[in-house]
Amino acid sequence: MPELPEVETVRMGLQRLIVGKTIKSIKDDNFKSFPNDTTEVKMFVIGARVIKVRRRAKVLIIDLSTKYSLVVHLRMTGQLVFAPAANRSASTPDNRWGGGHPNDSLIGELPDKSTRVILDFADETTLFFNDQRKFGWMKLLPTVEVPNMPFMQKVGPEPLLPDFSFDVFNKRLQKRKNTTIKAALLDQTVLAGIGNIYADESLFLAGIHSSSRVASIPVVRLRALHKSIINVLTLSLQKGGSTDRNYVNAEGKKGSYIDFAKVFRKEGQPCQKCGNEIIKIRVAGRGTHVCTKCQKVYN
DNA sequence: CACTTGACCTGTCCGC
DNA sequence: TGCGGACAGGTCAAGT
Repeated sequence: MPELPEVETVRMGLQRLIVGKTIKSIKDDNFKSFPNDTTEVKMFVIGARVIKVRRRAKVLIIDLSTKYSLVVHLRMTGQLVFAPAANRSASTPDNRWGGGHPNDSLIGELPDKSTRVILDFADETTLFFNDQRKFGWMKLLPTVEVPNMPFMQKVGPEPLLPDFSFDVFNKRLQKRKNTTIKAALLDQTVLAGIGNIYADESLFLAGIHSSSRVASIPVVRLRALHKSIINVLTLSLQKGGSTDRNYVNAEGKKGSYIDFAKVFRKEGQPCQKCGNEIIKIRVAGRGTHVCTKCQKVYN
């Protein structure tokens, strides 16, 4: 599921691949994936040039020369995949998305049945917005309105920016003091960008059981958690994110962080630190992976 | 207000 | 082999 490192990886790819290109046409599936009015879309998207690709939390913002922005949330199964002109109808799957190891890619011929929106550029390249489960969305908004979206108004700080200090983190955490630490980390108003994978991984590294009540966790452990969040997200970003099921970057390629995960999807396997069996439980309504020996419950 | 649960979807996997 | 049901999880609405 695209979380901060995955969305940031997509952003970097798109920034490199589509900035400066002019949009020739747009096709959408007339579904909730792209609820905008057709006239508005034609007026502010067709003929527009891509100025910049930004990210806030798990949301991508594609700024256009018309002072409108395409705002995209991939939710669970969304993908933004760029297709070079020459490769669009190529027949060799291994190099269609830029070569590399065949297992690097999960993408076949596009568009496919998960394709929701197609952006055709003037140079014959294409950007596909795919979303198997239709939870994701793309919206067209005036660029100045983006910060006024309800989500943007309440979302918490970016954990990889230098101003994400322990004090900032802890102050927001303590507003959720009576819930589990896992629920608090998944709450986007506490901090931006953590989802199920990085919640489990950072709690393991900090030695805190996911079920622990926020208010009962010693400050020294919370400091460790603050550090482990930054470390985990930074490492994952270096590895191009995690491909658990169907995440791919802007070039259709998988990320490799999952190979470095300590607990996520490791149930039944021995903990790399202590050898104890990693178990899967349910916390905050989510599948949760813990080593009960390395992660202490504070209640 | 704090907190929890269910809904939104579809592909995959498991048991029968 | 086919089929029903559980499961996967980001966010929001509705519930306690």
